[in-house]
Amino acid sequence: MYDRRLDAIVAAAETGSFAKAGRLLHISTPAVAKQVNTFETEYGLTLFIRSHGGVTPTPAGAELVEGARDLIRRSDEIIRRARRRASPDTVPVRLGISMLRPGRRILDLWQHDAGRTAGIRLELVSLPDGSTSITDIIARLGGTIDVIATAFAPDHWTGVCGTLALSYEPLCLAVPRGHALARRARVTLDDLAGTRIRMLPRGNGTDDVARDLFERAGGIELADIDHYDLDVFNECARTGDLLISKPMWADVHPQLVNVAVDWPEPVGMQYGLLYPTDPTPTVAAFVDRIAELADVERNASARETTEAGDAR
Amino acid sequence: MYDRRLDAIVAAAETGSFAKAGRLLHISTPAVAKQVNTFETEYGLTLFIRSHGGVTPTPAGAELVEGARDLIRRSDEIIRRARRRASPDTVPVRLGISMLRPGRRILDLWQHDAGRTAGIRLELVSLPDGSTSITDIIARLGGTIDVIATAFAPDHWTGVCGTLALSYEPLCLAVPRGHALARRARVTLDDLAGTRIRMLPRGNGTDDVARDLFERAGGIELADIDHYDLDVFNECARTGDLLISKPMWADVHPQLVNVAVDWPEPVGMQYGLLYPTDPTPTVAAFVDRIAELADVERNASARETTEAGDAR
DNA sequence: ACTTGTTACGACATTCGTAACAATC
DNA sequence: GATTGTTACGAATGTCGTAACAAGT
Repeated sequence: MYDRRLDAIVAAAETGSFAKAGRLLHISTPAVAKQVNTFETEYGLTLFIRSHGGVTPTPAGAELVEGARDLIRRSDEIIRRARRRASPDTVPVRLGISMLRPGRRILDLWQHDAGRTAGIRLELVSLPDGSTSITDIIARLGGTIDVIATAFAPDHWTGVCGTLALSYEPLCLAVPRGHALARRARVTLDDLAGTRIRMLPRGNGTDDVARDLFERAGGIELADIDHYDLDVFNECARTGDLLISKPMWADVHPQLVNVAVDWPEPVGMQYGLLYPTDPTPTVAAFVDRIAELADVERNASARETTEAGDAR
Repeated sequence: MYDRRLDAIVAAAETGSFAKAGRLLHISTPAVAKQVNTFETEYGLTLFIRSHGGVTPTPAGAELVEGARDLIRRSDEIIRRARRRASPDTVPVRLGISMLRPGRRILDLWQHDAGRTAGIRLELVSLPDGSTSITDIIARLGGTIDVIATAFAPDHWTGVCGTLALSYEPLCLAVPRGHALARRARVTLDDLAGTRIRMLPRGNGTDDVARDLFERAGGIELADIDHYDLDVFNECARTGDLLISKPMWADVHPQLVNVAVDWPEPVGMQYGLLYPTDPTPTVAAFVDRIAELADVERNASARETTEAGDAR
């Protein structure tokens, strides 16, 4: 709905640097500079004062950034309103998925429904991996993407977006096949002495608990990663480092095998859906239906186990 | 500042047809359809119901068009505000010119000033010929273009934008060189019997007076053109038709020569500047300076004629 | 030494227009 | 028959990323 260059301009103003803005938007520095330059010449404005230490907005730039923020908010709001008015059976629910945010579990549930939930059409939208942008995507939920299939820390998104937990994902370790621990079914914290483990820095959810336990255990070298990414998996396969992982990432990289960890206390995340706080009726219906289907499946498997117990 | 496709969407909603919208925006029909289609799939919306008789907005489409109009207004406003805040010597005044809206007169004046008006930098922006879009451009004056050099009917723009008249342009006729009247210095209405004259339909300014006189004279065939355009000049050169013209268009087409008309009453337009009703200080200063320079020149030429009279 | 902004250049994607087609008024 | 929307395809345009550079912190 709005000029894409505004994203670059706002990011540059917020970070005070074209390079940092580029990293934020996952584009190169020259791309950011070009976008700002073309915008400036097109409207005859000078938005930033450049120096080799970074960029600072001019008065005009600051004014425009303020307006741009408002414009971006309004753009998303307009789409949401239009979407809400559309007849429900013509509007698809767009589920954002990626290698690291797989929708398989949800798609399985939905397929079991076999179209019994009439009038909801599901569309898959590919999501960029690299968690720096996930916050942006969630902030604009309802624009290009309606719901996201992902693992999440339950309390991390309260107030930001709605969450629907479908299954529990205990944290485990992705171990390169060559590693000694790769053949183990499960490991204790003591087994990990002398290894190098890559994980997110503090403040990104439930990984902090794991970090505490690692640090207390001693003998473990921790290496920060700024976000989960396929490159992180590649790096671990190359260097032999271990990586904090989840069961749903078991088949992401053929060179890495998941090994369970005997945590002294439960350490894990939820897998499920993230959806807007004010969802479209259609989206709300979809989320509700998924919740129902998950319940049905849970009950079925529970009944199965009790029946098995009776038979024994 | 906003997604260009919104122009196509709004135009389609207003005209009820992709084809008409294309003509309005001076792009082809498939281009309009593509823009709307990509927008629809990108946001998962159906904005228009297509039929071979035209297109009608869906409820969602109507809602979005309403929001889009607001967004477009705001975009222009944001640019204007940012421009106003910029330090005056960094912001150029962008003068819109084209073959049919030449800036020569203004540029001459400005050059005579020889940079004595400090801190105003003049930039030339090419303007599309074809007057259907001129209204849009004027509506967005202050966005990409600050001032326009053009001929205009004085009362036609009151309330829409500011006007500065620099010279009077009596209407004349552009006659193909092969035509019998081409060798005449001036013609009367009676001379025009049997000719075909192209002109704008009613409601486009002072041409209506000329039309009245032609119709009253009789024996003159009138052919409507929907806007002035280089193609119109080419057409007249090809078909031998006459064309209502102005002295400033004398050299537009080598095949057409301007011949003055003995109008029973004055028929003409003003040449000068169109500028926003709420101009930037820089733009206001520019317009004022141009007015001053024109006055100086007028006085100089007046003094010259009186001196010549004294000498006699 | 590291980071920043700029330029040049090649690869890629997008967008446009023309033409030909099908369906409707 | 005139107008409308759609599709296909070639061309022009725009955008991005890599690399190499220059300059400041």
